[in-house]
Amino acid sequence: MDQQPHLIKNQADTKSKRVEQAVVPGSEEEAIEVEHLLAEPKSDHVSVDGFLCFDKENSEKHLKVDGFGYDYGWKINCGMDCDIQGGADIKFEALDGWLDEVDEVDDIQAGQTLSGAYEDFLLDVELPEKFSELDYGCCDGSHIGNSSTESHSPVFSGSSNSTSGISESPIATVQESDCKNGLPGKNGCGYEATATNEIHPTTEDLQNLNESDDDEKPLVSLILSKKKAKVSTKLTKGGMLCRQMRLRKPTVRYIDESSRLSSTAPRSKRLKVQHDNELPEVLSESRLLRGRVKKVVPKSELQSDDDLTASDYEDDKKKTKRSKMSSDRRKHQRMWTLEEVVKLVDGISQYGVGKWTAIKRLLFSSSVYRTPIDLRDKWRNLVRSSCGHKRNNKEVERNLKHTARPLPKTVVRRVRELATIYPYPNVCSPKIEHVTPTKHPARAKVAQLCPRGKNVSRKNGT
DNA sequence: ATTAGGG
DNA sequence: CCCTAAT
Repeated sequence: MDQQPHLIKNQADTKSKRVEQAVVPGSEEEAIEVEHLLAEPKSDHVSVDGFLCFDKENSEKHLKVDGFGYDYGWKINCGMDCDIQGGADIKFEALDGWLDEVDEVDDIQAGQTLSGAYEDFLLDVELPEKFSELDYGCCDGSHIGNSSTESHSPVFSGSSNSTSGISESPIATVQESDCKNGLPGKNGCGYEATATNEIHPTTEDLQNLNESDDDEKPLVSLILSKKKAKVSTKLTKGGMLCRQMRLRKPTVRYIDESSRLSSTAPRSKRLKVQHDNELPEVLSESRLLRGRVKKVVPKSELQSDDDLTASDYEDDKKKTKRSKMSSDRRKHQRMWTLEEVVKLVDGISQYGVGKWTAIKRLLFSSSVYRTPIDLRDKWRNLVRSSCGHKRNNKEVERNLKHTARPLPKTVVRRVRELATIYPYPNVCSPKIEHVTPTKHPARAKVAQLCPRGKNVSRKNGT
């Protein structure tokens, strides 16, 4: 089989999928960034951004989808990054292609939406609170998706035909039969990959997929079809998952948002329409979704606040003190873990300062509450602190120590370096030793990744 | 929609 | 962390 990565792009004409980028066969982990699984306008697909990661070594598949926590059998990923728009069933045809080929197709579970489904089965997963950071290592930094476009599609106008409005069925059943039997993709689509092989569908493949699907969509193995979806629980080595179906029980954030939105005028294009039901609205931008509700938070809507909060805060856990968060500002103070910081620094070193969204999407897509601006803020603070005190202010350190992160020197060093390279305006630049304004080794490296650096020559007062 | 800047 | 202005 050929070993070339296939880049699948914008198969918009194909019905319902649009895969922006596929990545490298041959690497230990293959990851495929599925930029946009476009929703079929007529149908009930949802537009999703996410990553499909396939760890060949461990035969683990991760589907990291912003806004959803999907479990494809091996690990559950709660990349609740919230980019859901509209919502409904999920139909990962494109993904199926890949996933199917890899052994245990049978075990692949239908994913569940965090936001809850809509008409038929309202699948709602309450994420375990233990979701610290299930390692998305395979995704992180392994590859870079040029996700410059964000053409989220407004999905799901509720025109689905089979809308029975089974809004009460707690559990949906996945049509496993489909995945097994009706897998045309296996041969017909030319997928030849196995668990250990590279999987690189071509555009043609996708199209084939499409067409097959067009009629009877046999190859859609894990469609959260509105009809039935069986959801079984499968544990994986790495990820424990506890899935609990509930009837449409959005997380706090969701609730917040929905309530807010419901009460106030829809401020955006989303909120398409859900259905006659209440349909928890899902916002797309993390900012919004993060539930940074400006002012009013109708508490009345907050049902099981506890549960939701718990799951919502996922790895937050103890770090967040919600007791005091009733304060006007800073509703959620979320401590930055060292890992996060490292990741951030890493990302910055890769993409450069200012590419916050990129970094967020690529490295923090699983951290719900880290918005691009948060990253920026954090960076700013990092730079400040890094340049401010090096190691002299023991007092300060001590002070912070018992309550905060020590922040290893290595990290600080990196921060300083980066800060030198990318002087953050308005922040005291760390001792700029002899920084060569034009060419800098590290900078050059970044340059290719991040062609335009507006950050540096920003304040060019002539 | 993103980012910078300021609070 | 939040908000706003600028782009």
